[in-house]
Amino acid sequence: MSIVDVASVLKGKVPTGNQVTVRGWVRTRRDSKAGLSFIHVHDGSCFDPLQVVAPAALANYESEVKKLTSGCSVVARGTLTPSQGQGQAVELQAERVEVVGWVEDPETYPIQPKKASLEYLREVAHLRPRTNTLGAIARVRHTLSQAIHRYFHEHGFLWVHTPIITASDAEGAGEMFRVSTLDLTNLQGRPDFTQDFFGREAFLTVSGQLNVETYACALSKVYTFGPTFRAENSNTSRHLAEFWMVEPEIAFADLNDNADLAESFLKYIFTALLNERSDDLTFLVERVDKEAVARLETFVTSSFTRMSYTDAIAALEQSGRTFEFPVHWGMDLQSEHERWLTEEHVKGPVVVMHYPKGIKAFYMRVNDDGKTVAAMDVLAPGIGEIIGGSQREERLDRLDARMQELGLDPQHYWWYRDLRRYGTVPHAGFGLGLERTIIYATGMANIRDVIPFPRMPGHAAF
RNA sequence: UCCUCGGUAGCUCAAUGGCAGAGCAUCCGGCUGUUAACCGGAGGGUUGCUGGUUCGAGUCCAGCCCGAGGAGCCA
Repeated sequence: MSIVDVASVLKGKVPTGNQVTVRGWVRTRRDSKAGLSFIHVHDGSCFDPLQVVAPAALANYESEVKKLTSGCSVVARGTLTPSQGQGQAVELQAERVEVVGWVEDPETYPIQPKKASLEYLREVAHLRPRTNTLGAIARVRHTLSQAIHRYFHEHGFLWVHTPIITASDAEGAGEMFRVSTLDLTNLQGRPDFTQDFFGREAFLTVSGQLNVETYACALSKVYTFGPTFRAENSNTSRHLAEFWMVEPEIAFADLNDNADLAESFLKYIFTALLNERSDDLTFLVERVDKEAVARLETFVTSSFTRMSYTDAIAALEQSGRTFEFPVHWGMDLQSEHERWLTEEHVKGPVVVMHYPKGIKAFYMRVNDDGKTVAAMDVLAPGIGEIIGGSQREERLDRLDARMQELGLDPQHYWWYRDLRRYGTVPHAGFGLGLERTIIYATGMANIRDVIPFPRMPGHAAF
């Protein structure tokens, strides 16, 4: 009597005729007066549930089986047989159905087998993974995460665990959450951070990049993949205060190598998703976004469009469009501009490269023209920036000049500067937002529905 | 943070300033190797909160709370 998961059964890995036990949660129950009930049992191992056929002869049929409602947990034991009905190849002819946990008030059970809004489901985030949509998203998220690690591992990258807590006080990537053990409820005057846990101000990381550069400048090909925190007061369908970011960093590489890596990497993880999660993608195409699979298939078979920022500005100027924010060289691209580029001009993802240095971070390598830096953004239709990256400034004099221009204190970056003093090397990298990648792959509209427990301004319940 | 829209049964949604409703869910009954089954019946409401206008407010007004879309910031 082996315990099996639903995925193994439905994939045909378990021969019919076998005695098996499945464990999971009831989706629906339908009774037949012929003397049996059909119970759809779901265990999360795949999209589809397994149909358990419970005959009236079961000892607890009247007392328990006929009282099962959506959400009850059960252990069903029986014989796997070819299905006598339409709609599924195999089913479990139950010889025993044990109710492990009842739903205490079926009428108010928050997850009912019917259409519920995603907004409502956010209010019951502890139960929403039991739904088709959030279950599918969880499996997609897992598959993409595994593919990310697999890609890097297969390509000789080392996974570096950069710190979550950082004392770098001006990484320039956004507002930071403070980490402190000072007694905030009894503060007298200004806090004395020399008395704080780390003896100085400390924060949650907004990027592992600066740290991971140190390992790239020793181990050549590295990446980080972990949680990232931004205390921005941004309230949109594309922003979270806590999200997961992938940041590869490669030595002896320039911006083109970086863009090549981004393209190869994204194609790999999307191919893996298409190959490994077709059940969930089929559902998402039916219920969330008709274009999701076609978009992924196009993505993995076509080349990225690459254009310089200067050419992008020229295209926008010649578009004949009137934008709310007028287009001129030197400006940062606004959402409306990114939308036009990706959704109308290119009709797909586009890599915009070599931005004006005035709108980019201090560590990006200054180009020979003195006006632009070797930065790149991968823009995707409907989402905007999915990847932001650059070739790093490896020349100490240029780096110092940039920090001075931006009013940064080089002493705060002494270890970052050391990389340029000792065996400096051209290197590059980028950051990919995991949740934005999931949005692109699935067509989900709101980033809060592709992470289990979203954190955003005013919201950290669960 | 700014702009716009919204909040009615467990869920999804109706209701010209005039008796607060439907579908699904739940419970009861019927029917069927059923497929988010189907048919009949029943229960289920502080219309987000507070105040105001009115003979009368789910509906109009003000403030607040919550949600969504867009913008900014970014991944």
